[in-house]
Amino acid sequence: MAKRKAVSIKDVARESGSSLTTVSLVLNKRDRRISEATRDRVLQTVQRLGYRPSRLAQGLQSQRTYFLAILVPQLRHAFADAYFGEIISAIHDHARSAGYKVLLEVADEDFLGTRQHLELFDRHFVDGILCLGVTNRDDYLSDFERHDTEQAARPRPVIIVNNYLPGHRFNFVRCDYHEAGRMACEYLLELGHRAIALIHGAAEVQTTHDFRAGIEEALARAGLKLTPQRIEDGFYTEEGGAEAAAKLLKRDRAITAIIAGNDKMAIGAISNLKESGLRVPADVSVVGCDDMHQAAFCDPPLTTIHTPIYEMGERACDRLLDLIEGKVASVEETHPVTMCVRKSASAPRTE
Amino acid sequence: MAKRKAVSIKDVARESGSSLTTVSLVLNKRDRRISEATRDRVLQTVQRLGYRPSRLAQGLQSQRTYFLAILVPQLRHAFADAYFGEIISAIHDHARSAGYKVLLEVADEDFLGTRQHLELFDRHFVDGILCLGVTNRDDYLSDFERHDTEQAARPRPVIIVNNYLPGHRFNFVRCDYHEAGRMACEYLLELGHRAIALIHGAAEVQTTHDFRAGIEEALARAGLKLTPQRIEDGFYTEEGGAEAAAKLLKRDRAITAIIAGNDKMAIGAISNLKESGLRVPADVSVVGCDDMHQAAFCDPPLTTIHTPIYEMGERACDRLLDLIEGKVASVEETHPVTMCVRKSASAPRTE
DNA sequence: TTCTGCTAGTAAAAGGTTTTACTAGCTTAT
DNA sequence: ATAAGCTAGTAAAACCTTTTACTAGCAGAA
Repeated sequence: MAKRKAVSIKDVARESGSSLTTVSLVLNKRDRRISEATRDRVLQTVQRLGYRPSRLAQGLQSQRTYFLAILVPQLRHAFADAYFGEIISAIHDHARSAGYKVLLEVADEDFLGTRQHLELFDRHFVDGILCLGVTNRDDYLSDFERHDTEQAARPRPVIIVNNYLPGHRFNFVRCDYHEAGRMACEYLLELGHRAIALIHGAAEVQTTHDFRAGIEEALARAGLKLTPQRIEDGFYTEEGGAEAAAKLLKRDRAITAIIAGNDKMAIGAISNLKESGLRVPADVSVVGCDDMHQAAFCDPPLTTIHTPIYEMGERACDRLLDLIEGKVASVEETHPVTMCVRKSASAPRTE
Repeated sequence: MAKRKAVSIKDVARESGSSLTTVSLVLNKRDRRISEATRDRVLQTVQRLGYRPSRLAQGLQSQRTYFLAILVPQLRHAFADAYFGEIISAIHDHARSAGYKVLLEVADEDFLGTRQHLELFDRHFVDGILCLGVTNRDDYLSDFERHDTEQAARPRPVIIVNNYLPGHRFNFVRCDYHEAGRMACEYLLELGHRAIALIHGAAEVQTTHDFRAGIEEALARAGLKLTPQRIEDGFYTEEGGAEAAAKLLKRDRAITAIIAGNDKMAIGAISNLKESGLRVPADVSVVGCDDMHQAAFCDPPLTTIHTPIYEMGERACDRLLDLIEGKVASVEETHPVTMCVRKSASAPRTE
C-alpha cells in the first residue's frame, strides 16, 4: 500500500558501490575517466533498479527545459482546425526528433491578460515559442520584438509561423501569399475570366493583404481592377465564405469567378452557390488557397494554391531551435507556393 | 551583452531584508504567521524585481508537474483531424482552468518502442495521461491497467477518452456507440428503408463493434439482418468511405441507405455516390456519426448522430484530475448520444 | 629521492523552491 | 518568580541532478 519513492541517482550510487558523481558521469557518456569495470557495474545497477533521471532536476541544473510552446489563436475550439492541425503536427514531429516536447497554449484574453506568454519563459516552462495565426492586433508580440542594440536580459526565442508583421523586427517563417494571389488570378485570367471577385480572410491578418495585392497585380497587368463591390470578407470560415459568396453574386451577377483566401471559405462559397442553383464551375469558377486535405474531397474537387503548410511548421521549428541554441540571431524566411489544378475552375460561361 | 541571470527567491530575500523562508511563506499564502509590514515589504520587492518562481524547482520539491499529456494515435498528420482536434481543444480548455499545462504526444512506433509512455511518468514529465483513438492493438496500455489487489509503486493516472477495451481494467470516459448505431438504424427504418448497409471504421477499435451491434439490434427487431455483403471497412477516412460506398453498391444495387461509422466516411461515401451519378438522398440515404462541424456544410448537409465529443474531452480531463489527486480510484463512464437530422437521409426511392 | 603527470574516482557546490523544526522575545497564568 | 504559550521569524533539510575542483595512488622522469 505504501507509495514507494521513485529511485534516484543516489540509490544507484549506493547499490553499485560508487559515488553519485560516477553514476552521473557514466550516464552522460563523459565516462572516458571511468574504468570499464565500474561503468558496467553502474549500468547494470541502473538497469536493475530501473533508474530514470528526473527531468525536473536536470532542467533545474541545466536551466533548459527542452519544451517548446505552440501558441494558437482563440478560435471556435482552436485545435479542431485543419490548417492549424497540420502545422501543429509538423512542429510536433520535428520537435520530437530533436529531443523536445511540445506544449499547447491558446492565446486568449485570459492567457494574455495574465501575461502567460512571458511566464512561459520566466517560470521556466519552455525554451521557445512558436506563434500560429498571428494578427496585427496581437500586441503581446511586441514583448518578443528583437532589439539588436542590446541583448535582452534572458533571450526569449520566438518565431511567427506562416505569417509576419511588416514594420516590426519579428522572427518569421512563411510562404509567399502575394505570389499565391497572383498565381490564382493569372490562372483564372488564362481561362478567360474577366469578372473576378475575392473573398478574403480576416483583415487583421497580414497575409490577407499580400494575397489581395497579388491578385490586384495580376489584374492590373490584364488592364483590370478589383472594385470594392467585388470584395467581401469571409473571416476564414465556411460560414463566412458562404455568406460572402451570396453577397457578391447578389450585388453583381456578372461575376464568373471567385478567389477565396483559404479553402474553407472556398468550400463555404461553393456550398452557397450550389444552394442558389448555380453550377460550379460551369456558372461560377472557384479557386481556394492552402490545399488542405479536404480540398480533394469536396464536390467539385477544389482547384487551389498549394501552400506548403507542413513544411512551414517543420522549418519554423527547426529555425526556432537554432535561435535557442544561439546559432542564429534572427530568422526571416519566405517560401514559394504552387498551383494545384482540380475541377472547381473552368472557362467562364458564355452568355 | 552579458546574459543576466533570472531573479530567484534568494534575491527577493536579500533585497527585502528577510529570510528566504519568509518570502516563500508570503507567496504561498501560508502567511498567517507573518506580520503585515513584512508581507508588504516582501510583496513590493517581488513586484520590483519581477520575481517569478521557477516551476522546475517547484516541481522538484512538490514531486508534481502540473502537466498532462495527450496521447494521440499515429495518423496522417495526426493533429489535422477534426475529431481529435475537438477533444484536444476540450482537454486543453479544462486543464488550463484547473492550472495544468498540456503536452502533445503521438503514440507511434518510435514513441512506444522507447517506452516513452512510461518515461512520461517516471522522468517526471507529467502527472497524468489522456489516451485518444485507442485500439485493441495498443498493447502499451496494459502498462496502465489497474491492479486493485496491490497499489502500484507510484500510481500512473491514465484515462482512455471516448473508447474502452472490454475485459480490461482501464479507466475510461466514452459515449454510447451501441446506442448511436441503434438510433441511426431505427431512424432509417422509420423512413421506410429495408436495404441498409454499413461502412464501419477500423475493426481494431472497440466502438466500431458497439456501433455495429447497435445497428444489428435495430435490424433484428425489424426482422432484418446485416449480411456480410452489406458491410465494408472505411478505415475512418474520406477515401475509405468513398471506396467502401463504391464496393457496396457494385455488389448490391438494391441498397437504399448507408450508415457510416463517422462523418468523414459518410462524406467520402456521398462524394463517391454523386460521382457515380446517384443522388443523395433521393437514390441513396446516408447517415454519419459524430456530428463534426463540417457535417453541416457538405452537400447535402449530413444527417448524423451527435456524439458529445467536446464534453467527453472535458469530462475525461476532469476525472483524470480526480485520479491524480487521489479523489477516486477508478473511472468508467458512458454518456448518451442524440440524433441530428439534416438532409442526407429521406424515404427510400420507389422502384 | 623527489617532482610531474596521469588514472580513476569522489566531495561539494550549485541550481530554486517548500517545509520542518527550531528560536528569540514577549505575554499570560499560577 | 517561573513555567507555559504565543508571535514572528529563520536555519537547514529535502527534492535530484550536473559539474567543478579536488585527491589518492601510482608510473615515469630527472
